[in-house]
Amino acid sequence: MRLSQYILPTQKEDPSDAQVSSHRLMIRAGLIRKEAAGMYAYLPAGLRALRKISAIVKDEMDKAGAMECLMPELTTADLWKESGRWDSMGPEMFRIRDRNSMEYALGPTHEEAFTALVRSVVSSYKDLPVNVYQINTKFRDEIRPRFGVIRSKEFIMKDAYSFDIDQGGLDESYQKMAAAYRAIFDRCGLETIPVQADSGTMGGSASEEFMVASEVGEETLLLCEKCGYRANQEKAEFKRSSSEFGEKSALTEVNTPAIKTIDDLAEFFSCDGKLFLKTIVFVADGEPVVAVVTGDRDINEAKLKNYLQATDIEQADDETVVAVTKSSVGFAGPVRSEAPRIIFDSAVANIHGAITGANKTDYHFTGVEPGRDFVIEEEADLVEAVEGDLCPDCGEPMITRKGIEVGHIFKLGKKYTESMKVSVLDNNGKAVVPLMGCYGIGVTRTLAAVIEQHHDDSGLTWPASVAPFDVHLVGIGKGDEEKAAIDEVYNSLISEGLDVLYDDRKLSPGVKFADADLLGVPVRITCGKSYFADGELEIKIRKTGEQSAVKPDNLSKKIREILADHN
RNA sequence: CGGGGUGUGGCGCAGUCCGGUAGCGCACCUGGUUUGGGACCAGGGGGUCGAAGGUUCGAAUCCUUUCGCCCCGACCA
Repeated sequence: MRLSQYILPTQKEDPSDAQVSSHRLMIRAGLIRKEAAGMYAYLPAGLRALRKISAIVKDEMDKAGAMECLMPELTTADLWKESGRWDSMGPEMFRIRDRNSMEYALGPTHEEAFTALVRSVVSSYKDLPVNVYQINTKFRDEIRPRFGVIRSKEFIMKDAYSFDIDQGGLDESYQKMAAAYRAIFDRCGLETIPVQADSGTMGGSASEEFMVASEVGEETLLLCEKCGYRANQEKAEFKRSSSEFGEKSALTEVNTPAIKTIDDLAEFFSCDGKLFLKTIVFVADGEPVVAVVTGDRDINEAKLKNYLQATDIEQADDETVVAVTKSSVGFAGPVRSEAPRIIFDSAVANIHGAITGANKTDYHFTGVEPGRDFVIEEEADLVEAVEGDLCPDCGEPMITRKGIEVGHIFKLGKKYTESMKVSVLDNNGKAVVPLMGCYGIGVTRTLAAVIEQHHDDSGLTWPASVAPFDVHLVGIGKGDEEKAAIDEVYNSLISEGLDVLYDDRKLSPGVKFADADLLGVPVRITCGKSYFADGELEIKIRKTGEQSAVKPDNLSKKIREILADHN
């Protein structure tokens, strides 16, 4: 491509509304433009990089035996009603009506659509296993789109769905995808950390997330450097201490006017937050539930939700809190509680002389004793693991990292095949419900993640595998003759089958170099005075800054070597 | 949705408190001189200040309403 005829609107200054580096650089390098919050247009260079990623994804999926399809973006309400998700998906799903008032959703994910497709084409165990996928746009009415293309209302996802006759088959399909994902991210030049994850609203059993370590990651990961345990904070378990703490004493009611938060209470009683019993009211599937944890910990709602096997959980509003605790917000506690159901974190049983709300406005109890002052009927792991907590496998202290989730694989089991009545005949002629797995990669997000991992102060430093071009040819020539000579170099590179971006603009060299650095194509060839004097081209590796002189004869060979090295 | 911030040529910003009819840098156009790390000179085009309403002789500036966008929290690839 000749840059003089290409749309590559580079910007010298950072856009004011972009915070994270990938977003800033994608705008500055002219890869994307923002249309509205969470909606981006891909310009030619950005689309090239995106297509490179899609091609890698497709290649590895195909190699793993998956079959590419293309599903409609518009999905009928009936489809979602079959699985029950028309109601459970909530406002995240974009819903629209046609002129006849028929209801549709813009596909936020395609379990239902693919399940229905497979249902219509398989009838025997001989037809299984199948793994079908697409690379297509997803629509999600995100609560808060942010970080550019990392979290947007519309994004491109590769979603695959496997169907197997039995658990062994599902395990195999799942392992194939796990291996394919490792290969995909590796080829994209991404270092990912696979972690155990909560399976969330997708349902199902095993689940693994592929995270890209990044400061701007929205996920917190707990990692054990000793044994390799890795989990998303939502899922992360940790070795609970069985040692008891605090000192037994008599139950006493203390006036604590308007002192509600753990911090304020710790100051008021001048003691450790750990000695408090934090009591929070939730509403799970419409029913109020009270959770009690020690004051030094945060409740992990995902764990609570899983324990309750609830489909929806949220903190109760003030009215509900008042109704449940018979006091104003901030004075809830397990002692003499009238709450219908109380779940205790497993650390609560070890506490002595705890302090907790008295279910009476402006009063707390001290000297609270589990067993004596309240009964623990339901106990579970309810709290969030934090840095320094002990690894559940080996007991070493764990560390935390921030990560961007680029891929997620699940074993769904029969969740959809059962609700949508898929059945095939097994080798005994008996109808069985196939087991399903689902496997997603955020393609546009992967692009942003690649940039998060590959940039420096001057701009992008693409891995060759996803770079929009192989070579950035900077021409610095004066008269027509020199320009014609540079054109020749350009043509010869193209004839070698290389993707070349040729900067033929009438601009000063500094501008061209700065743009080349910003766009970050792996190899830069400068054709200027040394070429006209000695017939030598300058070749520079963007990532390392390494520079050398080459004769035109060896040029394409040299370029291919560099590209192979910088994947 | 709650909290915080912001909206002025394509981009980045000043002006707003103390109303007087819009400015700077970059980009763009023309001519000329330049050409290996964001050149220089001269000339030039482009905005009614997010939107609506109000106060006033007069509003980017004051008041009211409203919308967009960004950041922090609950959702997710």
